[in-house]
Amino acid sequence: MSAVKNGVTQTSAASHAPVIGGTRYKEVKNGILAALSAKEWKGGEAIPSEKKLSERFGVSIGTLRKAIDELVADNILVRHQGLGTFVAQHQRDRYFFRFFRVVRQDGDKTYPTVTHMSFARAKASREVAAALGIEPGARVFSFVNRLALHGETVMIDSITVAEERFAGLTEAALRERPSTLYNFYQDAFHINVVGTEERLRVVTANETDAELLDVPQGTPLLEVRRIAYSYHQEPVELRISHVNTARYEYVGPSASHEEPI
Amino acid sequence: MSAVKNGVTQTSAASHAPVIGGTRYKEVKNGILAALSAKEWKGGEAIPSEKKLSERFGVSIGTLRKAIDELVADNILVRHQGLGTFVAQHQRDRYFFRFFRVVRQDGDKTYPTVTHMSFARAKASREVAAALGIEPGARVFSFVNRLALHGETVMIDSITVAEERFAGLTEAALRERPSTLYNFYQDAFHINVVGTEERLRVVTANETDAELLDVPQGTPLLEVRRIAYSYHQEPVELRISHVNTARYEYVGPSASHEEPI
DNA sequence: AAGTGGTCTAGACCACTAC
DNA sequence: TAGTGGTCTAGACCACTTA
Repeated sequence: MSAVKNGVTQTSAASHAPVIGGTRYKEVKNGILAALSAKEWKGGEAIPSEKKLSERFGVSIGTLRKAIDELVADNILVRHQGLGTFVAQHQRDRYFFRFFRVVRQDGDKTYPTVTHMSFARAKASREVAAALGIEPGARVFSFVNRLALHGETVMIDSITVAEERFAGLTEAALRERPSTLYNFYQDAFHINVVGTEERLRVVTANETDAELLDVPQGTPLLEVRRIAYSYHQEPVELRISHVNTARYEYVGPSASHEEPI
Repeated sequence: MSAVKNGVTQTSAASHAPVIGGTRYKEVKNGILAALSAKEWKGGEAIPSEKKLSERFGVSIGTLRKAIDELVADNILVRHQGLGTFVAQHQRDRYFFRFFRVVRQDGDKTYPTVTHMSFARAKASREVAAALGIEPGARVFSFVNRLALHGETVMIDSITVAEERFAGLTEAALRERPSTLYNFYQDAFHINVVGTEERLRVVTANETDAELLDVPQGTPLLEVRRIAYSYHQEPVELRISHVNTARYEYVGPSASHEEPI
């Protein structure tokens, strides 16, 4: 009896997977992403073992592993042999240089010294609203950081986030954060930055730039416009950086391990 | 008898894999990379079927597939269901925008119109030699392209390659190439560009820049210094681009699918 | 010793492409 | 119809971590 020779009829529905997708492992991947979005597991926490997850989603270990493989490739999960699989967490010594791409022209990488300059509530302009996926006029927080490398002021970051996603953010909390900004987003708001989009162009220093960077007004600077994304491409932060590249430079993409097209 | 309960003792040597690595699938991956470096299969050609390769390397299909999975993730191979697995080939409509990262500020992507400006043989400076991994004083070819987008001149590319890797390169062949430069490298020299490193900074237009880009001398420009790599991180091209970002901009990395650090 | 992820196997069925 | 890659299974053994 039982005509099933091997495994399961792949075309049958996966009753345990909460989110549908073309294939079983995609369903599992989406299911895990959904659980992450629902904050079932937070930054740095371990997710259930492969055995348990394979039972939860009703798939074999191999299929479950393929789903996790992709989430690890996306830097959303981290595996530690013998320990478990964890929600990737931003740390000073981990992931930092994937998002901080300014180095000295001789190649020397160092952590920036951040000075908080200002903090304000404001209403989103049309441009800011489009970048953050919110309504024009919606409330946002804007703050400015000055970054120094090797003791030299190198760049100014102007950062904007939506108030609805960062409810209760205060200048004091920002000033007193113990680690990186993206780590702070995780710990205080359970917002996980997993990707960015950046566009670069040349601009000239305005009055504020000139003062903060200690360069003459009109000095050419590198402008980096970044949108940071959480799961499912949800935009969570707009950041405009002005970089003095007299002795520093920006490290571009490596064009391998890069998305197709 | 035969105490082997399941599969093979993983620790035993893989006698068929020509290159050793920590695990079987890494050995297979290195073996395929070695065959590619030896030009056993050229750009655009199909490699043997998974069945044949698994027999050649003495591993199961699953292990063979894991090796190929990584090579596909590295954009070195391309799979086509029902057809086979192929050596990735640079084409106008494929891979082009992974290496060409300048777009109009409204986001519009278009193919550049390339004008060949000059061609020369020269000796490698210390800096060029270091970038290309050759001896200072070794012979190199240098050529300059002017690129226009939407009918407007936007950037100047100064390209240098080692004569020992591009023996017989002529200005005529360059001018008459039918497709992209990296496709030309593949077809004419069997050199496969699979990755790049880029550093960006702001410069001001020198006399040549000003003339070719039709901007005043001293205009701030974006400088992109790229080293292009073939298999095994072999540097094969140095390219210095000067970009007028008045109406265009540079698309940075996306910081997902990116190598760790 | 128990539990976790890491590697590997052997084979089934599906989807697609070419002839 | 034959051949290819794509998905999935069920389970073994290895390596690592914690206790």
